[in-house]
Amino acid sequence: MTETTAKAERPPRLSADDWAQGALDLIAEQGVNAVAVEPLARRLGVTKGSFYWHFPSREALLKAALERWEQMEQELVFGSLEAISDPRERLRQLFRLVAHEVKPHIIYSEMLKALDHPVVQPVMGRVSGRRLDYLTASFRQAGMGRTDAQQRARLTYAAYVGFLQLSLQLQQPRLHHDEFEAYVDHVMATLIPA
Amino acid sequence: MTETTAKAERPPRLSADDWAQGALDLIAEQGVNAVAVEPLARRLGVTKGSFYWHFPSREALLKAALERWEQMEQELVFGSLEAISDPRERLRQLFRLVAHEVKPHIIYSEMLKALDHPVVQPVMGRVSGRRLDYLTASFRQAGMGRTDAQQRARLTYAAYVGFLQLSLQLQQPRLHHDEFEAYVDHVMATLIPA
DNA sequence: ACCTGAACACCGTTCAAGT
DNA sequence: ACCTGAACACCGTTCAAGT
Repeated sequence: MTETTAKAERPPRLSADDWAQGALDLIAEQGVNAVAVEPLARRLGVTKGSFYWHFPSREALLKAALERWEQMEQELVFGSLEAISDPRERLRQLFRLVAHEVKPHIIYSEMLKALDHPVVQPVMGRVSGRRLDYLTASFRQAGMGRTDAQQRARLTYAAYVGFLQLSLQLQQPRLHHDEFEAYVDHVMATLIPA
Repeated sequence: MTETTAKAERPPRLSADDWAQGALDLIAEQGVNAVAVEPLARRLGVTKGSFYWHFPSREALLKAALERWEQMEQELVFGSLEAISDPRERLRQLFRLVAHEVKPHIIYSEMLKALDHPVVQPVMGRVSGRRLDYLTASFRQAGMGRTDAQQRARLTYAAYVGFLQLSLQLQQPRLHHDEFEAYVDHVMATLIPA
């Protein structure tokens, strides 16, 4: 009677995806280095030995988790900005979106803090490369020459990454709301071509 | 006969400074996370047990090593730029110096990659805070208003940190010499007031 | 004053055995 | 197909004992 064809009261058996999502949750909460097999197993209610049925190593788990994130983040960029046709307006909208959405930056910030890890680096390289290309194309469409657009894209993306880094470094004197808005305006005025 | 008052043929006994310098060397060579008590002890030719006579923990060793670096790096900034009186010329010189000196960025880059570590964060906060203040003062002296100077300093330092980050992330398509020079020119033209 | 050597805890990894 | 439990290696930490 405990066994029906309907999948109802199975014991909590886990899939590789469950482990990957658990790792991603841990990254968002406590950073990349908090992803450890034994604590994660405890959290999921199994013993650490069972982990090795799903993944060959901790590195492989991290890789799966980060690639899961990479896919999600790529879908986000697709949907949100393609609607705006005017290139300079699209850039302004991009700056505002980046400035005011918090959640998408959490995992990215955690990865910034853990760039030491060999699994993190290539994922970041791919994501940042794509974003740089998108920025370069946008500056071109806004009327800049090829070289100028490339350099401006690099400077702009460096400003973005650097701002996140500074926020991580100087946790005390974080900008207050009005100062932050003024800073975003300053950045837009300085970096978006007239 | 083996014991003279002259300090000649002692066995290689170590001081706390020796351990701190060894840790700093390891950071420059292999990153913050490579600082481990047992490997460092092997490298220094002693057993790991002896480490705990000098430091209470691995964290304390890291702290000592990073504060050693912080002091050195502060002396560097002092000496190199105070001679130039024209503020805009001093800014240009600062950009060029930062762009062309390699060594001082090595430890800084390793710390960027390990910002996850609680010992790294406050050191980075102090160093970056000082540099931000210096930049703000320079932009003020170059004629900008208080708020503008602060924001421009933040943007400029973010561009610096972000450029280092990008170099760490995209290790493949590093800029070639001429491209890099052109990029530095672009950054100076965009960020230094006319 | 500085070091050794043995001990313990914690986590990554392996694997035979269970369901 | 997924999990347990015991084992081993590696590193952080402690400490009694050596010089």
